[in-house]
Amino acid sequence: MPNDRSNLAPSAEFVGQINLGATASDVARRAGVSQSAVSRCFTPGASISPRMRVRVEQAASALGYRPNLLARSLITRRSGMIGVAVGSVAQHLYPGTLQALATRLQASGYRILLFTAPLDGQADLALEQIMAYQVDAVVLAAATLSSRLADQCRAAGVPVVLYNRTSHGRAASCVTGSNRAGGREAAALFAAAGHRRPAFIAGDPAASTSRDRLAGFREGCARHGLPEPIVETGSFTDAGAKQAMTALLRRHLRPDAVLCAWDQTAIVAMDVARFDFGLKIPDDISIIGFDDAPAASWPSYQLTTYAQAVIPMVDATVGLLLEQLANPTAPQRRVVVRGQMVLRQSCRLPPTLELTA
Amino acid sequence: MPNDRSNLAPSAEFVGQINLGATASDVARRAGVSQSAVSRCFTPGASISPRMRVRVEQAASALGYRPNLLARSLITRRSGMIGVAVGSVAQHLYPGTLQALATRLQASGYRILLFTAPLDGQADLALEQIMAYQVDAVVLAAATLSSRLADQCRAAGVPVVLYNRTSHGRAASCVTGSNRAGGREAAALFAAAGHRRPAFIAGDPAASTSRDRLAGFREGCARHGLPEPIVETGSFTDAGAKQAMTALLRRHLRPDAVLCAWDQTAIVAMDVARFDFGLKIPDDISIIGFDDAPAASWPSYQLTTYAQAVIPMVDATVGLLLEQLANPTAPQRRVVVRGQMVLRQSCRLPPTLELTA
DNA sequence: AGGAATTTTGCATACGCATGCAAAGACATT
DNA sequence: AATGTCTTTGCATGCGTATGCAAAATTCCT
Repeated sequence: MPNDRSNLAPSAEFVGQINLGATASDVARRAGVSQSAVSRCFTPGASISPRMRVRVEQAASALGYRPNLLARSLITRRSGMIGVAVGSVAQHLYPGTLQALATRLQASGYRILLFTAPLDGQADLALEQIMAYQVDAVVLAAATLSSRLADQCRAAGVPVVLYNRTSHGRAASCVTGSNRAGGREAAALFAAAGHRRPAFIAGDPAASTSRDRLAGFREGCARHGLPEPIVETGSFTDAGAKQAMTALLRRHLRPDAVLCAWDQTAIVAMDVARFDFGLKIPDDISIIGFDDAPAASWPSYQLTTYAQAVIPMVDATVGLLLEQLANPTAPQRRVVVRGQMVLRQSCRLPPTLELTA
Repeated sequence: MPNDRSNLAPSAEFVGQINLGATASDVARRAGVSQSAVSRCFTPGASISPRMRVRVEQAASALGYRPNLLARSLITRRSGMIGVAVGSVAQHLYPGTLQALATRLQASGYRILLFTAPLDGQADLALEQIMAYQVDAVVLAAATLSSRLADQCRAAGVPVVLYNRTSHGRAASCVTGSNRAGGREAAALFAAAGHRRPAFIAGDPAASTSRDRLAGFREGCARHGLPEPIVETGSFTDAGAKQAMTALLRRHLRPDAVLCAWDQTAIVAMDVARFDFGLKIPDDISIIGFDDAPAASWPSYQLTTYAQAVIPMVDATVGLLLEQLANPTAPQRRVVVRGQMVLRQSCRLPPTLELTA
């Protein structure tokens, strides 16, 4: 309801009370200079004499003036805002990712306009909003968002970087962890430790991250002489993970080595194995996770997991972003940030620690 | 470097490639109507005939037109953006809070402009940015941000709501959990279970949340005949929590009931007690946390904790926000959302379960 | 049908700022 | 002192939109 301004405008006492928004002209009038001078004073690199500068700055601070960045954007055609779309399942965005992203983008003079993909799948609506706000670029960090969105953005000339996911086929810059390699290394570790019956608990099958991890695991199993892994699909929820692990352990030929697509799933799996089935980890069964979530290192879990290098991933994302912002014709690139297996207690250790993925 | 536009403007092929931004005038020209008509077509409640509407909409969708919300904000004086400031320690913002906030604000037609308080304490810079972007309101969700910021915002006529924290003395709307009551209930539970030596592990002493919880705990201890609790200050970090718990357990007269200011601290405390000191929980020592973080319900912890009603808190925050946006003269209000003790296994249960806080 | 009441449309302007252009000033060089 | 070079300033305009006002078109009523 933008029309309610008509209620506000006539009431003079309002204008007094809400003294929000001294304009550049106000400052100019007070300093006895032109509005352009005020603008130049706040535009880095503009031509302005030191004397003029102090004069304007005095008037400005007296009035509490601050340039209206929205109006500035209209001219410069740069809003300084980066749209960041995250999925509705925020718990799978590693804690601190958003924080790190915000910190680095702020350091580069950008702000984050946050969008969450609605649960009803009407993610396109969110994108419309993104574009309407003239964001300078977009980070798609939602595993379940259709990659069609990325195409739309790029078609509109807005740089896009996919974070922790790939788009099938389409050329769009993306940053991922070494998911395939992680899957392979897990298989190698299982094989070296003498396990014979591998299993995998997937997340959302639509998430490229989960798919890639499984693909790598399959490759690794084949390469190291393990049978094809049994695959259960635990959804993103704890309940789904519990159900999947329970199903695995109820099998006639129970798996002895379970790779989970995410640490959260692995943690649920550990608890199911220990508390529901009375198994000893890693004596009776080995479990490996992905991501090195904070809880993975807690004494109660000591989860062996393939760590994502979150900070380097964020750095790479910001790097790609800045590159494309500086040069819109820069090529789309796919960056894979190498992760690393963190050996703890949830996976049996091989006699010799020579792992080759 | 806004001047690089000069490099772009002359190159015609660019304009073709980046066909970003069909304007209302473009649509108007194509549809053979005035720009005002296009505007009215996209302004809810504006006077426009059905025939004109379809005509404009056809041209608009053909051109991929979408109103420039920044330009609109210039006129309406409403940006539709809510500044949300979070602290540098994101892990203490309960997971999902930001998500819930974003979802609800989006549903009300608002977007979140995210600000993180820099670690160097230069939070004022962040606020400058907030204001410069003409946000319609601000949510301060950072425990460590000075409440002076809130005053500044309000002085500029921007509604502010403090989330999960209070400002000492100053009149600013805020939403908190029932921290004092939680502290009191924890004391009552400890007393009823027959504990005699209470202790408290605080977080940042500057955080009102931690202070209030301790105050309530002290009240409760006094009321139920317990001695003054021993207080250790674990910082926000796991290492600090570990150190604090270790110090407590090394005491000559070891406490038998520990209340932690946050679940994360409680979880560290549990692990220290179990793994470093070989104590049995709750036989040797009872531990209670605050917030009901996801990990509190994991089988490995089963942490008894005073749950924050996060969703109601977010709802209250959005409610206050919308109220103040609709009526800038609305009074500042302090909302306390009642929490609830969740009884699990980390605290000994009293013989009879009649708890009165 | 014709005039009044109502709705719809276009024109013009303003929101707050950045920037090209030309005028004015500062300064050095001959 | 006169000329040229460089810097600083003001003027005017435009970014893309919403909206008051008046003209035009439509509807309604008798």
